[in-house]
Amino acid sequence: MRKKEETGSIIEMCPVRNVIARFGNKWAFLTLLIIGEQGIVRFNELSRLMPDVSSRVLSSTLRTLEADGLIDRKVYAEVPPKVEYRLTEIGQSLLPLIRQLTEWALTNMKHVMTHRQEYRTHNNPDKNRR
Amino acid sequence: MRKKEETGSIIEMCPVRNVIARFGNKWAFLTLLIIGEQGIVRFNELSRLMPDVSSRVLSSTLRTLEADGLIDRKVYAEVPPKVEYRLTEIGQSLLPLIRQLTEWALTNMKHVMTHRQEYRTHNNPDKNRR
DNA sequence: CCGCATCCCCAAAGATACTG
DNA sequence: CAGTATCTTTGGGGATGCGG
Repeated sequence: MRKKEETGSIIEMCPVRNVIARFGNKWAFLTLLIIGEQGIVRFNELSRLMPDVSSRVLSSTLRTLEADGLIDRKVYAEVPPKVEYRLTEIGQSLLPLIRQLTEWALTNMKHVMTHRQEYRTHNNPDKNRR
Repeated sequence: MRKKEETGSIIEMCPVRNVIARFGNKWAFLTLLIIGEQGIVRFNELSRLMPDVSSRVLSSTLRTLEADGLIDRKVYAEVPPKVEYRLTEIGQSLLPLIRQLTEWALTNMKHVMTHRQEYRTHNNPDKNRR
């Protein structure tokens, strides 16, 4: 993972790509962060904490994170049903990095927003509109 | 950004969400990382370093990063055309974090992959297949 | 009532071809 | 060389429904 060597591609030998790609998942980071903050969370609790994520997407995000071994899912055979989510050890180890990212965002957010705005106005807004 | 307070939602007051969402962009991190490693890169160089990204997607990723002020795009009025990409200062400030993420990935990748595999076999593969 | 699953839509990713 | 134009595919996201 140094420079371009051998094949000319950093990527193919780089399993990192897979993990990074996993966080291409729009809500993965935020989900991990929130579970990390809360310690133990239930599904609807999470859902309330992340209002702009539909339960369907939240569910699939959680499933992916569980599959990757980053979170633990504990189901209680009760009525009404109860499912708890918490970070695994490996998930915990990722938490500091996410926190740093969050801090970076807090620090640089304004600048990014401003720059984005300028960029919009300098270039044709019609082409760069969302 | 502590626990659930006031509104019950961490997010609405959390600009972090916006930045994170920006990196929901599948290739943003890797692109930043590679540009950071290389220092100054030209488009096709990047394209060669990231073979599984189409030029269309690469182009739009670069544009987004430029709009956010994370990379600088320098165009030379030459024939053949020449465009150079490099990190801005704010982009540089993000680089250490991405490197840490990369290291984390290198360390934990195998475990994640293994866990993912087990998860697949334990649950119905037909339902969890990509 | 909780934790999803199913249906459907749309934006973003991907492949391919083609220009200034 | 550095992209854009065009078309197809994938997956995020809302609405709704359903089993436990």
